[in-house]
Amino acid sequence: MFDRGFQRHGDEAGPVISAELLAVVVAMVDDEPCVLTLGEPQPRLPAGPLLPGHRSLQAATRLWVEEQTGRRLGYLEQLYTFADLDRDGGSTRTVSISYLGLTTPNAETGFGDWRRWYSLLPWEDVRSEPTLLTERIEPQLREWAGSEKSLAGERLQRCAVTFGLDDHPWQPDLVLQRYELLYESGLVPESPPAWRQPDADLVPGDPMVGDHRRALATGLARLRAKIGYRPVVFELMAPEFTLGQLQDCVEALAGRAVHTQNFRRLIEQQDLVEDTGKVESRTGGRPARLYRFRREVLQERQAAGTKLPTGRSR
Amino acid sequence: MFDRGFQRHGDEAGPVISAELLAVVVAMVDDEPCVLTLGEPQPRLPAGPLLPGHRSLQAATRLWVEEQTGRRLGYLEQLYTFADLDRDGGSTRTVSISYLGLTTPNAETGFGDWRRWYSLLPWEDVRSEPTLLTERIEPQLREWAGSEKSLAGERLQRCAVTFGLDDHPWQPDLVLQRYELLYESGLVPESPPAWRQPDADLVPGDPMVGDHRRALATGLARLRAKIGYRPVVFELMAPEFTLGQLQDCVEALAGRAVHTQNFRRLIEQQDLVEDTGKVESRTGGRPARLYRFRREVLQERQAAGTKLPTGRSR
DNA sequence: GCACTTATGCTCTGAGTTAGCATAAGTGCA
DNA sequence: TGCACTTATGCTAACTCAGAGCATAAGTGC
Repeated sequence: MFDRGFQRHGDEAGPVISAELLAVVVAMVDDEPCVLTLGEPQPRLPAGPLLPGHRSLQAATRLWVEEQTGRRLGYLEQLYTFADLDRDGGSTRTVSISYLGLTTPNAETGFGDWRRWYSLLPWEDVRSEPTLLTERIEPQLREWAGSEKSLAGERLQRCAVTFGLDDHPWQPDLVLQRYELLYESGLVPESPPAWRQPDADLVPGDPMVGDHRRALATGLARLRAKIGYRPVVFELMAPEFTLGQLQDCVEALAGRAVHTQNFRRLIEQQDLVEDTGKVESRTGGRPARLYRFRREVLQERQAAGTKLPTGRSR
Repeated sequence: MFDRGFQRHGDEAGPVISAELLAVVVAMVDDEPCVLTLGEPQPRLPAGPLLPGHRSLQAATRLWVEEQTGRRLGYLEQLYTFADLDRDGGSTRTVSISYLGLTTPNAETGFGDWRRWYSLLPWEDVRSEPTLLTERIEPQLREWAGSEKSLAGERLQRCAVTFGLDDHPWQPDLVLQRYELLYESGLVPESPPAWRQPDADLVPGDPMVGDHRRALATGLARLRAKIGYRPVVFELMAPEFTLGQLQDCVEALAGRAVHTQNFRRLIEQQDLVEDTGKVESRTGGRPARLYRFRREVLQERQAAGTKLPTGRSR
């Protein structure tokens, strides 16, 4: 046991620590979910230290994102707070407080790059045949699981549950668990070299600075879970949209297809949207009605928001 | 706008800040949900600064709770991170990272007080007729809402949604929103004096140090939400229990009654528990079977855990 | 005019919930 | 001993909702 110093509550002035705000900012660009990143070749998330003048953690996050990318955020929610020991060897320690922000990309003024989620976490996209999963990841996970006899059963079950192997269903919101499993099994570049399998064929997907890809996974997980019970998708949509566009957005976020007719029914019966009377005819087929999000629902119900179907066929 | 100093990511050594861990530790004592508190007369939650030697935020929280209360925690999950400007006027700033812990109170060795949730947040208990709500809180909220003509509609709707007035349903997990509404309307002792209504009759419930009651509300909200989709109730139960005890626990947590037969069916059909073969006959009625939580389910399914009924009649 | 695409309406079916009815098996007391 | 009362447990009718499929509408491109 290390020395805890036997400090008690009261002497709140602890040792020197710095707090960093980290933003996972999401928008749909060309019908693909993207994250706002900075830097080449290793992308990183917008981030900055908490300064004495900042009014609140949330305000600080907004300011840093604005300063670094020129974009003003709308929706913003706290994700998670990390404090990794390994980050800096020195005596100061960094606590990272991560946030999830949702916007529309239309502001042409900003800088920073919109990177596609699925170029960063490719295995999360199962809208088409997930050959990446079945052909490259699954065999390697099984090998990793079996490589340690005493843990094999446990590991195998964990892989099966998180990646939907064998008879387990694919669960879209286990994004973080999947990333961590890949990390632990040495299949991503961020994994500690010691954990790497001897003949490992690293899983594709661009790594990010530090543990930013983990923060991204946390954000994606939260977003996928949340679209199921709160009307947050609309934060990513233009003011007016067709139900087809909305469905495309949900499918892109969830990384999975949904049954069109059921999707429409669910959206309509919940009074989440209202008809604008206009139609959009550039659809390539029958023109679609244009709808608008009924912002009032945010006040009307604190919960029981957007229920979204989980089925898979179109 | 204040001076942001135009620091960019990279110079991570921000200004002096201290990080504090705050623990909301819950256990069932005499069939009532309780929180572990310290100090008299104003109770506070166990807390302590993050020190350089701490391995992780979670480990630090465990250590502080152990040191201050002599109790070892089992289940522990992060709740939320706050940074209130008003806390200390000086140049250092405190970031509070709160955790929710679940235990059983059996260890007689510890110190600290188990305080009943509902002595701290009495309006949250609607198992019996909620006269506190209907007779004292509701009228005052309506008055507050009406006191500002231009905001009356909005405020009234907010009150109705969060407290289940008019035709809105009571939503057990809006604990935090209810506390914040009471805070903003000047009905709790913690409210800024300026917000207090001229003839306010403060709502009963023991206040705590600083914003600890807010952290408690956050914990209760999380717990209420989580028992609905993850098997966390069992962390609060003795190793063996009857379904009646389990139901009592759930009802006490949710602050609301559930339909007994449906509850039993739900628990059983999900394979969450296994029969021990023993019976408990001190029930005052027909003896009940003793069950044990099947810990394996924690591995078997990452989600789709304990579904609990939401109905209200017994 | 025809093939193709997307939009939209409607229905069948099965699963899961809510709410009761009914019975079992103890305890406490007249 | 028997009755009132309590808690435990089994079972089912009514209802709600999600999943899946059938069918039609109304555009575009050739």
